[in-house]
Order: sequence, then C-alpha cells, then structure tokens
Amino acid sequence: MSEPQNPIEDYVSYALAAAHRAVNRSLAARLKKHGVQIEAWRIMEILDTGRRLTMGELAEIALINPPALSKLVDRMVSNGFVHRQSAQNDHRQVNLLITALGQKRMIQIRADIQDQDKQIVEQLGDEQAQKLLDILSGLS
Amino acid sequence: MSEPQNPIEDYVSYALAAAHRAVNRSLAARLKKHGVQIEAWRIMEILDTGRRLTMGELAEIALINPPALSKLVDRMVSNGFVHRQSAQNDHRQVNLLITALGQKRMIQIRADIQDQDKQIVEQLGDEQAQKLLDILSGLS
DNA sequence: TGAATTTAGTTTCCAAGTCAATTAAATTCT
DNA sequence: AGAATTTAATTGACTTGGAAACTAAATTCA
Repeated sequence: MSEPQNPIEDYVSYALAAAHRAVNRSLAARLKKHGVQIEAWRIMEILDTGRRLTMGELAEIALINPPALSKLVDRMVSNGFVHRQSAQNDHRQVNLLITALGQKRMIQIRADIQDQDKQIVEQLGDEQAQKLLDILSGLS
Repeated sequence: MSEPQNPIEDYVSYALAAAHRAVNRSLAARLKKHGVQIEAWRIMEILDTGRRLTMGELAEIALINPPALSKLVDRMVSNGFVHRQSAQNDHRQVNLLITALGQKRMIQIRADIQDQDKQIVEQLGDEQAQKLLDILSGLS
C-alpha cells in the first residue's frame, strides 16, 4: 500500500522551487537598480564582514560552483567591487577582498535588501519566519 | 534604531536558496540516471495528470519562463516524451501532451522522485515537513 | 468590415552556467 | 631530495537561460 503523491505542489522540492523563484524575482528586481545580480550581492555581503576567505570557501558559503564563481569574480573585479589577492601561506589559494567602492555600494544595496527581507518576515509573521529558517536549516 | 541583520544565513532569501540548492542537487542526481532534467520532470509530472494545458499555463505551473519552456519542449519533443497540438478554439495556443513513451518513462522516474521526497520528509519529520509546505505556500 | 490593439508562443542574440580538462602549487611517499 | 599524487583555481567547449523582438492569431472598436 503506497499512498499516491498527488499534486506536484505537495513535493517538497516543488514547494521550495516555487518559493525560491518568487523571492528571487523580487530580490533580483531590487538589485537591478543597483546593477548587481543576486550572487554578486551574496559575495559582497559575505566579504563585507571582513572575513578573509578563499575562492573555495566563498563558493561554499555563497552557494556558487567554483567555475561560476571564478567568472563572476572576473566581472566584479572589472567593476571594481572586489579584488583578488594570492594567499601568502598557500599560493594556490586566492583570497577575495571587497574594495572601498564595493563597500560603499553595499551600504545602499543593503538597505534595499533588508527592506525586502523585512517585508517577507512581516508577510509570514515573526513566528512563522523563524520557524521557516529553522526548518530550512535542516535541509542544507 | 535599526537592528543589524547579522549573518547572511538569517536572510530568508539565503536560507531558501541554500535549501533549494541542496534539494535540487540530490534531485538532479537521481534524474540524471533517467536522462532528464528537473524542469522536464516537472512538465511530465504535470501533464501526466491528463490535464490539457497550454504552454502559458504550463509555464506558470512548472515554474519556467515561456522562452525557456519553448526550448525545453523542443528537446522533449525530439526525445519523444511530449508532443504539441494546436488548440482548436484558439489557434495561437498550443496544448502540450505527454506521449506513451513519456508516461512509461514517468513510471520509473516517479518511483525515484517519491523516494527522494520521502527521505526529505523523514529527515524533517512529518510535522515539520507539513509545516514547511504550509509556510512556503505563503511565499509563492 | 477592417484597421488598430492585444495576446500566445517562438525566435534571436547574447550573457551566464556546467562539465571536463588544465595549470600551478603543495603534500606525500620512496 | 625528487617523483607521484592531491588540491585550488581557472579555462575552454558546449549548453542553457533571459530580455527583447517578432509572427500569427484573436479581439476591440471606429
């Protein structure tokens, strides 16, 4: 006796994809004004904490595959938002650092992004929003 | 007084992206054996209920932008999984139908996909899994 | 009716992502 | 030490996706 998995909406993977798509759309729309894509925002947000990260560590945290990260970083370097620095211990590694321009840009961007996040949290309610983060953390 | 939004993990958009990425990875790995991508599975899963859908309706439900859907359907047609049929009322519209081959393939695929979904639900526990679907539906 | 507008789907051109191969540095092993 | 292996990042060839333009059919309206 296997219970039929009826509508596609009941698959966790579908529900996640749908919500992710909706949230990403509005996020991308906000970032468009700043001329930045979602992944670039993540990178700058992560770097702006001042942590010294290698490309590999960054790829992991920023949810980007290494080849895609390399190419995106190329673009961000030419935009002047970040710069590469070869690690002194291990010359295979590359540390990525945010530039002053990148930081300046992040101040403006962050306001917008936090506003969007706040809207989502309000839409769900504090309790549900917290619960959501909670449950999602069990999936990654 | 604005509370600082500290680590990136606390952004709803980040948590969603991370979970979505993790789930999609394992889903894609399973589908790879069947030579099918996630979006193609969604299309076939949706069509296999027997509903008669236009490209536009399908794009909406399958979470695919119309141009991407057109191209993916081209490939699926040449694989013999689906076929197009111009709608008789409105000749601008195209109905997409699953073929016998597509249905046959879906039987095998669905077993794998349902197994993955079941694993996720077990990992979270029934209650949390249900709660997750619940909360996510408020975002799409 | 028939010109103007809207709608559905596709195509085009280009930007971005993937997989596999490559380069260069570090580490392991004999 | 130095040959063989592993690791970090990038690159190259190819595929896919997106925005905007386009085609064809339907609808509106003068």
